[in-house]
Amino acid sequence: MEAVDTRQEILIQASRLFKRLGYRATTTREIAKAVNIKQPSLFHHFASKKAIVEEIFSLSLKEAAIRIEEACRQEGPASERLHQYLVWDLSTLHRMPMAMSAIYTGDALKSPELAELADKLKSFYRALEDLLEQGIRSGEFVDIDPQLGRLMVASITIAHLEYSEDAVIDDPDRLARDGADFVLRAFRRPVTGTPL
Amino acid sequence: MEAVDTRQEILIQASRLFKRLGYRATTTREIAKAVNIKQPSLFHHFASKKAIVEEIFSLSLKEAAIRIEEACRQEGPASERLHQYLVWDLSTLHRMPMAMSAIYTGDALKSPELAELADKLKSFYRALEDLLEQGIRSGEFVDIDPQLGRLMVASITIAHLEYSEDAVIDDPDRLARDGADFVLRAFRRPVTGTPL
DNA sequence: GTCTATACAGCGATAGAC
DNA sequence: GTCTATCGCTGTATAGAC
Repeated sequence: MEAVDTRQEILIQASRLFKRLGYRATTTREIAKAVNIKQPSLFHHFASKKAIVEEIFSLSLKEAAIRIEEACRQEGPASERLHQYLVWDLSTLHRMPMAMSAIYTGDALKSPELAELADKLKSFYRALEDLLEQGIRSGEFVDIDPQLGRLMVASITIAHLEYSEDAVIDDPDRLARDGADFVLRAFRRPVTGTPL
Repeated sequence: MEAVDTRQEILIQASRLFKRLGYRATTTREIAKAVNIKQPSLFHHFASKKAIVEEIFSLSLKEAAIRIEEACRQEGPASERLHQYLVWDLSTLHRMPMAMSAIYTGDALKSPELAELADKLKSFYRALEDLLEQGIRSGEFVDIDPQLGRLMVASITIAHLEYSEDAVIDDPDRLARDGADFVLRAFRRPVTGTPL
């Protein structure tokens, strides 16, 4: 098969390798081989290996950062806003051709040279913690450290991504709804009279 | 401060670097620097970089593999057996001096040279999926693909580990119980008459 | 836009003195 | 048990032909 768009193909193959091996451990030779070109040809499309991971990151987080901050500012129950956001986030990510979990799961964001990306993710996480705190204060959610809660949401999201990247998904919207339901069940304070 | 046991200190510092940078990306020079010795001195304590990660892995999984298989074979509700296992697992991991999340989170297990370790983890995961399936069949748990469920449990466990590795924990047992409760809420089928 | 050839920095691991 | 010195290899990136 012929790659109609070498640049796009580089992003797809690189993301899969970053997911499997980590960012620093993935070599430009391996990326080039997966794209079916020679290693120096990569540098015609991207200035550096770093530029590749920066573009993947931007694709996955740019719109998500706007949406999570909207969810923070809106009215209504925090649980519904969180659920709505998660459904959008998961169904969007399920449809992307790159292995998006590579960004959040791997070593890329911890590398000193990519500190700028890590800062952007941190402000995304701050908004998520804010939303969780709203739900805790209103009594909708169990009493949990928002920082731990944020780690939970992020890790469950990534687990869902990994699942959809490896399996064949016939209904990404249904999978997204199931994932959002799973998170909400875990966070919602049980309504029964008996505690625990 | 003097390292009373250089070998132990190598394991601790290496695990933290593996967590931050990934296995393949962490250099023996970085490990040595963190331990306050020179790089070639590492090879007096371990035959290779690979031998270091193998020992960390073994410490974290050897007993866990036995316990999860016991949990599979025991009698009683699957939800209680899963809860009991998770409390033991989390409280044990919270007390370990190494950054155990490094093993499950990073690139180490995907490296071809460490395929043997990956196989051991896979059989651990199979037991976990088995336990989840028992709970699904008995109606205790929501109807979820056991493979996805296993990914969820693993990722929530890792999120807990990451939290405890970065924060100061005064009550590891309480944190472990809260973590196990979180997982069980997510999996347990809601008992109320109204669905969702 | 892709190739061959190559520069040069950094890697894991070894040798041998102390 | 730790050191200095160094080997052989592999990494990113560049130069220049086609």
